[in-house]
Amino acid sequence: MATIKQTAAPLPLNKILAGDCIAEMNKLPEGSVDLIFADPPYNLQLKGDLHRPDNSKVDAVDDAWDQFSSFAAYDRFTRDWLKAAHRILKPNGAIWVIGSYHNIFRVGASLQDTGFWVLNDVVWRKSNPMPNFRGKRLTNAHETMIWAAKSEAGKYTFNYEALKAMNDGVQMRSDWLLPICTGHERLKDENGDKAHPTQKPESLLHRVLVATTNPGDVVLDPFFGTGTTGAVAKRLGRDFIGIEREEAYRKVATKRIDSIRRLDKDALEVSTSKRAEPRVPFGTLVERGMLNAGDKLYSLNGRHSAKVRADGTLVAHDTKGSIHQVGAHLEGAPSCNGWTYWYFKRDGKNVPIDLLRQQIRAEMKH
Amino acid sequence: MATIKQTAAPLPLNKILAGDCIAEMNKLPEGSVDLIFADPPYNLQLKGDLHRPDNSKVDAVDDAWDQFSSFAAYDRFTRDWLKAAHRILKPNGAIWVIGSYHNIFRVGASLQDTGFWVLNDVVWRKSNPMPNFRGKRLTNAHETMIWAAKSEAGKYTFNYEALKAMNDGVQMRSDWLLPICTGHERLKDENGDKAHPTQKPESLLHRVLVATTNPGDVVLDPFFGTGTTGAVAKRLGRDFIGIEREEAYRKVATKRIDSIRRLDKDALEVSTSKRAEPRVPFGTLVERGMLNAGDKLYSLNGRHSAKVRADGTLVAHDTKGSIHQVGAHLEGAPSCNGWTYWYFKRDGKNVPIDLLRQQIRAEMKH
DNA sequence: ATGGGATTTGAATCTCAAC
DNA sequence: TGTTGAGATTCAAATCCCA
Repeated sequence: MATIKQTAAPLPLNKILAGDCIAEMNKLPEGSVDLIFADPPYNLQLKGDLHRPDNSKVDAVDDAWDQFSSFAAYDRFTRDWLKAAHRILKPNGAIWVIGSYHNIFRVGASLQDTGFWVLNDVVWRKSNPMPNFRGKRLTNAHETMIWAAKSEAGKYTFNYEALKAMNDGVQMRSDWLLPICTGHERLKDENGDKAHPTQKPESLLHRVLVATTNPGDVVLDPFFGTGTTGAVAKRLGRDFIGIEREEAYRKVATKRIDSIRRLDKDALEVSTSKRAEPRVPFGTLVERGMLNAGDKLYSLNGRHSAKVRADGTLVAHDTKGSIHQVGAHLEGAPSCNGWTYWYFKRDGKNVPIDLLRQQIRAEMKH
Repeated sequence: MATIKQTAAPLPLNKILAGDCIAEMNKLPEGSVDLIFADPPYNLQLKGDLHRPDNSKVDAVDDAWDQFSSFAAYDRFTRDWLKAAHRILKPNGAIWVIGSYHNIFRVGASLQDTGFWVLNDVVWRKSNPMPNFRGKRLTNAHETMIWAAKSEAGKYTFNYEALKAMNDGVQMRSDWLLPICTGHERLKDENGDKAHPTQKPESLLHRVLVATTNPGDVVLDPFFGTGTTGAVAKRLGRDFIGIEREEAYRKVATKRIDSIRRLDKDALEVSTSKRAEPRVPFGTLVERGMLNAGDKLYSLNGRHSAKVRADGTLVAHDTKGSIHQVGAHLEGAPSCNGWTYWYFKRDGKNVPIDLLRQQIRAEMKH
């Protein structure tokens, strides 16, 4: 076991450390980091080339850093970096690790063996995954993230209300639907090729950091790559520490993060407070007479209708409750944003009830 | 290691075996089962329902300080039953295991260590999960299933077209949205309480069995519970073997399965891929005079043409060979499906040569 | 500028029977 | 056991191209 150097130096905040993540983490003081986000190598075991049905070749992940000789070798690597990560976390700190079926079971078991306490596994559902071209398996349409506290006793950070607000007022679930990283967000090298084979979308890190850190927290990423964690941390007013072995990735990440603007304090408060916009109860519309008890509302798809009641709830033929609850029930869906689901008739036309909410919000700004 | 009894007795099909799953699996002949579906216990507190293969009881460990040895005991249990499961699977057999973040990482790692080859991890997204009442974590809205072949070389069953058909014509993804088991489907005991704490919905097993078995296959469930696997297997014309220790569960399952009706043969037929269709050599079309030597074929994109030769090969201006080879050469592609690439003229219109193959296949069915 | 159609691309353990 | 060759196989989104 390597000796761990303890330094009295201040944390290297908002810097990218060059080197092996285990060695670099071991240089940092014990209990100094609030959150770790880690996107370790997945240990893919690809055999030959893969072509699409149109005969184009898939640009596979064939980088040396993703190669391990065996599961045992991968497990050793995993346990070593997790142990180093565990040491530098504050007692109330937490970790996120992302992976696929190739590695996530080994990572999860090692996490538990290292003493981490799993809080949730979160499924990143890709809205636009790569299909299965040969029709031999299911489309690999998700990746798994594990969220774990440093220990069972850790009082981890969880901004429940912020996430609920981000989710139209209902509890955030463990499955998150987000697109993969493409377009302008996807960093390119000087040849116009992708700068990194597995760049994660900023939206994913945004949700992770809003959920489990506060402004001013220190977020460390031991597999920094092109710096998505650093970019989002900076924008959200968190401090970051990146560790990356490859100079090419460090270079791209540095340039990327330099161009990010830190959100000002107001914006940060808004993004983490209950709602970006002031909450308007549906009942307010009834109180104000914009809608009246007994009025009929119609669903977006025209298949359902409901009647407004005096207390701001709805009643349909076999159910009653909030605009969201009734919509969800009628659609057989887990949740429903009633504001965009329900319409009322005005001059024979369908008008979304959200229009009335917008009128109220506009008034509130005066 | 316990000695494995080999019996010449026929498989105990469509029966529920009473006893420990490891002991019972060890009584079955090697390589005799097509699919295993397993919903193992995951109470890491080991409150008395974990047993070693020799039926000795694993010491209950619930002290927080001994959490690691508890994981170790669970790993032993997992490896033992997975090893027994591996032995009884046919070479082309496969396994499904379902779990949550409490146990699925350990199960997944043990699967890989046992020699199983992971094909997909599948997320069961619950449309109606239990909310997180205390607002301290994300709503635990999914469970994870791992689908794995007996070995990397195994030619596992996957009814790609059937699943695609079930999914409105686009290939099935790795995230499945299904409601939890409630209502009439949820079995009750004589007191009206739920008969089993974790009864799985039949819809989940339906999709699993349609996807990865064929009618007549043998499906084994080592943690049978109230027999969802058996009920769906029977309805879908598969044979099942259940193993269950608890008499109360066996009783409920027996009654349940007795009341299930097997679907008739027509209802069991699913869409199949072209791969399953009989092979028709291109030369057959020439032999039969559907095309003649000297006829001209035109490419899909209209850029190329070739002449049919008497032996069922094609010749273009600088190449000759099979319909596939010539197509690939002309397109500069690594491969080409000649059946969909080449067209011939009939009454001035372009007709794909695949139409002729379909005629021959239709005749072959008579 | 705008819109419609063609092209490109993404963490992938991606064929199989016959010889 | 390995090699050969027939032939089966893709979805959502961003971008590019051209009218």
